[in-house]
Amino acid sequence: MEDVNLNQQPGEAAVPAATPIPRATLHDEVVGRLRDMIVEGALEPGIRVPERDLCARFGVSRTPLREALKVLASEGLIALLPNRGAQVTALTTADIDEMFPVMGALEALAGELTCARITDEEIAEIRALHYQMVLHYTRRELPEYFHLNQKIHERILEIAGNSTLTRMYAGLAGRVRRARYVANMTQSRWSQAVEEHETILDALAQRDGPRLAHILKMHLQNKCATVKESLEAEANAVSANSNDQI
Amino acid sequence: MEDVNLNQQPGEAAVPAATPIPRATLHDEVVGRLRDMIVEGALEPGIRVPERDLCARFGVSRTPLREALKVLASEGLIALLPNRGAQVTALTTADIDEMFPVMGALEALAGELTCARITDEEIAEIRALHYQMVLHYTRRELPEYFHLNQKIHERILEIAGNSTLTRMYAGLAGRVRRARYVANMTQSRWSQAVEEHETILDALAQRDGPRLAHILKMHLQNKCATVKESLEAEANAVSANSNDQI
DNA sequence: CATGGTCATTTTGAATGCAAAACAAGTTCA
DNA sequence: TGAACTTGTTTTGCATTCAAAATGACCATG
Repeated sequence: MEDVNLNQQPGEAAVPAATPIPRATLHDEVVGRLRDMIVEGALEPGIRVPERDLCARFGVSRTPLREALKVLASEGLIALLPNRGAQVTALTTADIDEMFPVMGALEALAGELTCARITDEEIAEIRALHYQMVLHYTRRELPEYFHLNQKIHERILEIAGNSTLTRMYAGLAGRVRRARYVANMTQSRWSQAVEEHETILDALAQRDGPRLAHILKMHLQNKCATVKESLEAEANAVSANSNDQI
Repeated sequence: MEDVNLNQQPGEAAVPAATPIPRATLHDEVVGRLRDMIVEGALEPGIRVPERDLCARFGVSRTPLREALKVLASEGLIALLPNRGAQVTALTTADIDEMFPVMGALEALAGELTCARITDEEIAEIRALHYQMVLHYTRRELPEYFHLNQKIHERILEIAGNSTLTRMYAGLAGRVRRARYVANMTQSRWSQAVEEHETILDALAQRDGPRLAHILKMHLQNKCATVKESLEAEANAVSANSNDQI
């Protein structure tokens, strides 16, 4: 595991503008990096990771690291067992069953708000994203498809213009992304998803808020089923001792 | 301001079971107490409160206090300005306009879920709470009314049986509570709220999920309007320099 | 009188140090 | 053999310490 010294300032100008600007404080930076590591699965759920190890990895002392752990715990990404350190929370199918309906309700609201505010230009923009996504679908390029898919949902949230809504949704989506990272879709699920996206675009273009809300809610329900199927398939394939967790 | 030493353990058994069990760790305890202080308005929004002061108040060192600040910041209750300390976030009418629709969407979902699961006994329980609340309404006992009102909403969330949903709702409700604390209702708003609660109870008893969802969404919209009215009235009454904040 | 600048003080951000709790390995005893 | 106890080590929770940034007072300059 490569060491990454956060308070590096040797090159200074050598840092390309592309790298996400190191946040003002160390603990903020650590929160971001740890969150990424967790989402990307670099840290196994349920396994104890001593603070010292993480400190060494990030090149910071325990103080900012511990602050970061507290924040991530309040977000639900990790669990803090008193006197026993932190561990990444395992995402069970029960958790998925809880989270997707909430995301569905949030996206439904976003759909309604967005229909009331969206401009013609924004509709055109989403249409472009949509057909780009469809292209990736016809080419069976799953990662690219996922990326565009996510971008469309993000854009709808964004246009809704409710930052509280966006923040809450992002919190859930971040946790779920870990599951969706490993998820594989069946062909029928995939084509179903694309069909639903057609109707999403249509409802958006017609600015039919209630219809879009309903479609999104259903769409999230289907996503939930897809993720769970894939999760269970994986669990069965891997072994019997794996306990529906990722 | 009275000092409250958190790591007290002189009496041990002397602590009555009524006091909320001191949490395992100091920082957890501090998070809880600070949150309460903020919600109850003991800390003015926008005013800088040095860490040392808070430490002295709680009788802890800066380490657990700072950890608590980070957590509350991630919840949105306070803002952390780098190198400039923390301050309670002011709740603007714009924030209220953002939060209530989200709470509405969450409660609507809770309503649907609850209708699908609620037992006869639980309906009876909520009915009891409801009529107790109505009693306080007829007696014009606002604080007691508020308490029962809140309890009914909490109970619906709880029966929905989705802990993620409950947690997200609680996060928003906590922030809004600060506003509702100071909010006064007009008579017409109050009677409207009670009427709406009648329909809530009715939809629950009939287990009509979609109807309950719709009612709750509307109910929250009206609550939003009520809070804003009261907030604006207050702002006008107090002075012109107050900037829609509490 | 206002504006800008220097320096002491305060306050924050992060590192280090210390005590208590958990852990692990060996040891005793049934 | 195996369960319970002991002891040394590790790890966590918190306090303290140190350095950098911000604040504020004072002074100089236009």
